Amino acid sequence: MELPEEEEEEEEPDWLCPEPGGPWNHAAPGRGSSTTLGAQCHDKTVPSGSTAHRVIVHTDLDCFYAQVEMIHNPELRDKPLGVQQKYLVVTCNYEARRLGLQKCMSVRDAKEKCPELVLVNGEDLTQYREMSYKVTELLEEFSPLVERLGFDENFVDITELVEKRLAQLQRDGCSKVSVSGHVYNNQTVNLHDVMHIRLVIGSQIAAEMREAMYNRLGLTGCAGVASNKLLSKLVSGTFKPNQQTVLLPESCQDLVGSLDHIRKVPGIGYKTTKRLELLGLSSVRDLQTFSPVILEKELGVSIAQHIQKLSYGEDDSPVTSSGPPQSLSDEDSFKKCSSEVDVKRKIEELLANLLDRISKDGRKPHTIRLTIRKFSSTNKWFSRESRQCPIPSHVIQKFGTGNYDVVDPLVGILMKLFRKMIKVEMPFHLTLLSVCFSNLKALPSLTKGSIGFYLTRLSPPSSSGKKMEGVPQDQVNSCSFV
DNA sequence: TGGGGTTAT
DNA sequence: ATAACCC
Repeated sequence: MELPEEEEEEEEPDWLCPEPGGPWNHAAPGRGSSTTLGAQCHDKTVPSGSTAHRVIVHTDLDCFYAQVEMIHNPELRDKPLGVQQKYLVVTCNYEARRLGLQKCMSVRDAKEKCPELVLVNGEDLTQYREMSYKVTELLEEFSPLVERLGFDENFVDITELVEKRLAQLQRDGCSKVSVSGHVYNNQTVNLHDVMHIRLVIGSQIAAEMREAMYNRLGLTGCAGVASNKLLSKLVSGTFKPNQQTVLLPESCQDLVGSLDHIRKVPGIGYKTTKRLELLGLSSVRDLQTFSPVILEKELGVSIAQHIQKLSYGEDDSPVTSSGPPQSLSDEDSFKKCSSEVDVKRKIEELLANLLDRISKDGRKPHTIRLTIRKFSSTNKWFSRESRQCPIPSHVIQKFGTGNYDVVDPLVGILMKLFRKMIKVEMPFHLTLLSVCFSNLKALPSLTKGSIGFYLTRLSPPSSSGKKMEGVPQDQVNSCSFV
């Protein structure tokens, strides 16, 4: 395996702060830094904590599922490894990529390209999910503002941490500051530019994050540092396995211009790409220079303005802490499911897994949803239908307690939801079932304003192993200190 | 094209 | 409830 350290140590030796007292005081007079198109950081006095001059890190683990599998079974490390879900290889390690494999190849194509490919089944996401949350918890030690994107990516707003270190550097009378990792476009750092200095400090923090991820979790990955989420995400991919890159504002246009198609802009998905192509737009420049008025008429004001800003690299969306998940779901796809008993069996399986997860989560779901996918050869590509309903309160209360009071009523509810979508007396053919718990609420005792909330934070319920038999855990929590 | 997630309408 | 987006 590769070294934990960066493979490249190409920092230039000479970032010395010129003046003691620092050139980067807020009072710094008009620095002649060139204004770049679409720059976020205009030179106005800006209330602190506002959207201007933020420093954002985007982290992106290398082939995450494959890494987790290799940690659990080190024998796999030096072999080409793919993670399989149904007949798809959803990700693979770099050994396998060297032999030509890509993400989301069919098992057939993958085996053809690479007969020695070792495949592990990755349909059960449990270990990936657990490792994923360890990563975001680690990042939360740097700043509480961590936003998850899928299982393997995170945004971290480190603006305040950077400001602290900046202040410390100034107190220290200005030692040297050098960039960690790559600078996009090989752009030269301007020590008289405050934003440059902030981003350089951001690059050091990003390096510390990656170090911590490797030392404590054994995971390698990329990071990108920039002044907003869009840019940090785009720049993190510029040097691919296990490296990091910082974007300085002057190279922003080069970055978005380097995308070969509007589809590559995060936030412009399949559907809007198709609509934009009908307007004759395909490059990022096309979108930048297109008439805003016509675009608004075509896509609606909100989407039009949003994606046109994206095309300039502008993104004022905040990093919002993800916290615990908003929903828990479990799904399974298959070739065919066409009888009601079959549906019931699948639903029971999905539900059992979900109940296991929700009891570990500790919160209680107030809404349940069933989703299906019907087979159809002339499919409008991936259409799903769903029905949801509130969970009756007498069922909700039985949740933390040994699960099986709850499964029968829930299966009943789910089958009713199923019959709302499928006329069971007619033939049907499903290719997917999914059960989702949402509207998750904390235990009554831990809800803000309740007595247990305050008692609990004085002294959290010691989960020291033994549980009180027959006593619902939420009651244990609310009663144990009274 | 898996097995998840989120937000906006 | 669906439709869009993300991985």
